Amino acid sequence: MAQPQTAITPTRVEDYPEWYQQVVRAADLAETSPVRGCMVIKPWGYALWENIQRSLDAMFKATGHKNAYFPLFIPLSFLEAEAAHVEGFAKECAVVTHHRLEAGPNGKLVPTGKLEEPLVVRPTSETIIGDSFSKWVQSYRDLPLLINQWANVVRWELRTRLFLRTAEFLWQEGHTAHASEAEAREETMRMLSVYAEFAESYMAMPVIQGEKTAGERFPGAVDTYCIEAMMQDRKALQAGTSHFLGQNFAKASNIKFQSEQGREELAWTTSWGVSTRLIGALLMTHSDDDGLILPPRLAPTQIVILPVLHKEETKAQVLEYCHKLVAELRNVHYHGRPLEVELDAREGRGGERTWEWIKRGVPVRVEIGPRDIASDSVFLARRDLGVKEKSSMPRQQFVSYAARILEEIQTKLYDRARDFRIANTKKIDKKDDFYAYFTPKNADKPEIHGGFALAHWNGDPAIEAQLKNDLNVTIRCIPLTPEKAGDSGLHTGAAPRGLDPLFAEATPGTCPFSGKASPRRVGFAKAY
RNA sequence: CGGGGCGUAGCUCAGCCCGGCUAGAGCGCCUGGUUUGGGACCAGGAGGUCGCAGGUUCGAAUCCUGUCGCCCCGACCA
Repeated sequence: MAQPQTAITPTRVEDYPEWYQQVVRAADLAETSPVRGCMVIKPWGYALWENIQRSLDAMFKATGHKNAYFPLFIPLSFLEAEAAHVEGFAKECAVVTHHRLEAGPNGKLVPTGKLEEPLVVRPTSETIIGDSFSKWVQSYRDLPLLINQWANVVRWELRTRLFLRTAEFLWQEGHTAHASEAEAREETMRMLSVYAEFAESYMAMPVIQGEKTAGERFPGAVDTYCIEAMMQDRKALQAGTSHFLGQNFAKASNIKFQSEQGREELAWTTSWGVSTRLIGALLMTHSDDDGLILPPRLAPTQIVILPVLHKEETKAQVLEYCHKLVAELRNVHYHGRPLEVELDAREGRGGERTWEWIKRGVPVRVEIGPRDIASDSVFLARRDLGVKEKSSMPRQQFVSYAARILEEIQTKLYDRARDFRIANTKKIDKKDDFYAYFTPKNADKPEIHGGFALAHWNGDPAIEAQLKNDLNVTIRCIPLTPEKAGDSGLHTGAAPRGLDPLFAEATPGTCPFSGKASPRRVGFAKAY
């Protein structure tokens, strides 16, 4: 069989969306299910999600939040309570109307037992959690109330893509209630910065923190903030959101408290979430034409040991050496945890076994055969380097350097993604230039084009609508300035991070679309 | 929801226009053997209500009608 140039066909350049699907499959992350629009998350993909969960959960706890769990079903009347909220979600709700099945004709089952009030499968939980909050909060002494839940939600999507948009997905939703507007706003920004910190330090994915325009706001929110990342096709992907909900949901759910002065007041609430979409973001940030590339801090397996077991007479010796190495490595700590090491001793699979791990994105592969044992060394391959760039290293040295090598990969992935974003971000001052930037040269089969554009905008929603219509380009966010940005108070970073000064700059100018005055540049891009 | 396409082995598909032996290929899977510092080779084998229902016909994967499902492109969205 002719060996293909790359493990994944087509390549990113040839057909990006198809490449994405192939990587999901080749890395064994997930597959489609018999239920339209829903996915089966396979063990490798779910292990990745568990790592994301564990890291984020620790950050939520460190910022004072507690986990709880609320019902999957939301009474229709709850959802109706907030006008903008209903309107935003009404078109994509799964509704439960019956509670029993009976044998019908032809051996089929038919639903019976109609419910008095239909139940909506949660698309998000503001209203049902608000109902609990209204009972839990009576005094200013009960505030702030800082709750998070890990859950699944359903949004009945018509066009779906694994991880990026599915009818059911896994996520976390934080819900908090506060005594003052200032405190709720501070919480909103803090959690946005927690997301930014997680994206950059764990996912090695640089993000822009910013505020959404009115048109892109969460239904029912006063202000919506987001982190936006650039994928390798130069499109933007919203990776997390944090909402300042004002008193809208407190009003709808009747969350009231008695203040220090004895007055009855409405609470101020926030909500914030990230989902399994992060896995899609991770994939499209780092992966190459040989498959997935995982940042070491989130990789379910950080180092895989691949013994060379071809000769019967050396087999036992090789395996013993490998088991010893695994034990040694598991005593090493990386980023506060023992190394995740896997020994793949499957036989007779030739290079295919190696390629399987390449496609799954394991950061470090170690190959060990009789020759290496003779020199007490290991043969090392890094996923961030070329397939052929392998090198030998004394075993002792490898064991003591292992954590350092992983951190080097972690940093390199971040730097590479950041450099890519910088290279594909452009300040644009003329309408023609803007249109040219976002127009592919080949209209029939559009090539990867565009990127992020920083352009002035006078704040008129009609311009947003026009650009969306003409180019399918939207304002991804109004980037935060250092004064506005929150502080997670957590310092987990692998490298200096923070607001990109290019985006954070907020000097006035002229809107190229209207000719009117603009307070500052905003970030435009095509988006997922 | 509008436009287009496709349902044949676990997967990717050929066969259909022009109806005709027991429905095929590649990959994957199982067994045995040969290999082995890198996606190996040979031999044998298992596996299919041709999406479903009806019709035309001596005979349907193939033609007709209906139906269900999926994919792609638009509109909408984390």
